[in-house]
Amino acid sequence: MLDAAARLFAAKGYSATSMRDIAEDCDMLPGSLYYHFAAKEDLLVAVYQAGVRELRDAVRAALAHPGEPWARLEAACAAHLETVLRNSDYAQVLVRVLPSDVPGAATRLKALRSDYEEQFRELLVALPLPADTDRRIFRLMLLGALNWSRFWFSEDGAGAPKARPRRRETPKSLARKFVTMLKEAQHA
Amino acid sequence: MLDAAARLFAAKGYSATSMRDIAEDCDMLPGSLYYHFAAKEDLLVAVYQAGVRELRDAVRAALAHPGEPWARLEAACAAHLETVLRNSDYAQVLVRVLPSDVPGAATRLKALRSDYEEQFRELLVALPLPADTDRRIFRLMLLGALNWSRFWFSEDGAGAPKARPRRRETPKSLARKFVTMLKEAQHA
DNA sequence: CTATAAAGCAAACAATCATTTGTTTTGTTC
DNA sequence: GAACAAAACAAATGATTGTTTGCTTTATAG
Repeated sequence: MLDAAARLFAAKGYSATSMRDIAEDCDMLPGSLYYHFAAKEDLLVAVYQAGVRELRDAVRAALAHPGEPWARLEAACAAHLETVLRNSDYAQVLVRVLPSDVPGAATRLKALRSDYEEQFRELLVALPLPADTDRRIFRLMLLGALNWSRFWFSEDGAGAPKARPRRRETPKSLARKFVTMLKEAQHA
Repeated sequence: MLDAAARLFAAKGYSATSMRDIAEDCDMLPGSLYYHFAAKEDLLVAVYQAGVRELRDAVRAALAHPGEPWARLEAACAAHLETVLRNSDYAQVLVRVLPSDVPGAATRLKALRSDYEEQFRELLVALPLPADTDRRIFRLMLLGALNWSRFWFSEDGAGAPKARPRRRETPKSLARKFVTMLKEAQHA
């Protein structure tokens, strides 16, 4: 049931997804959902929570082994992308529906979000950046690039059939490119 | 009337904005809107079109004077951010509502979008990047960071009152930081 | 003043929305 | 197998959705 909600929220967004859609997707009647959740908003919060957990766990696992700061950052990005782009409808909801989409739950959603991003904040203080680098902007830039990738990334090259075949991009290769582009700034 | 639609689409998203909301915002009745637009989707397309035009013109103006490639890129980013973050509800719609939100108009919206991004594509070929740099990913990363900034950027520091006062960020200063973080990669 | 078209009003349409209520089924425990 | 709670059904609630229709106002020309 949470699975269905996550799938639909991720695919169509919050307000475009009706309780009927969700109910149909898990072979239930609309009213039955209200036994488990008091309101549509609460359903979303539950999905959000699961998404944060999946994302946090994935990144945490990627950071289990110590290593050079830049390599750790790249591993974290790879885990983030892997989860958002391939594995989890829940994580996609985090990217697709914004706190401001659901005024009634905005506060709760924002808290969950920033809870996750804390992990990146810690990752960045360990990074040997030039003294005048604004780490906050650095983080927001990277997370923006990561999150926005959801809107153009497509696993298989199943686009226009005539398009020149492009090197198949994976979450991992993408993370490497992203981090590389930012990394060498410190060698200047 | 387009103004009202743009404002509401930008603030609440596509499906959360009703034709009644728009009508009320411009002191008209819901039905009256249909004299000008056959459907809600067409209204959105019109707003999208205006958004692309504003954004394209702003960037084009910023690129009027020749200059060093990196400086030009920064100027383009500054113009983009200035438009999205400060000036235009229309441009905000481009960031806020995605083609996939409106299946019936997705194709048209995508075309408009990629029309705009063409400008950045040209800007990037002029950039003296290392030979092995993937310019497409570079572009997508930068645009992702730019677009996502809409979700955390706030002009005035009107957030939590107790928060440590942060240096007031402007679209221009933000563009400089973004580009700087990417620029020095080539000096490695 | 009159013809003509553009623009907006007034009122409804069926469909769909989130949600509520009372009842029935299902599964568990004694 | 009786008692009991969890879970789902069946059916309806009033509100809101995008859209249509016919009529009236407003502005533009001749």
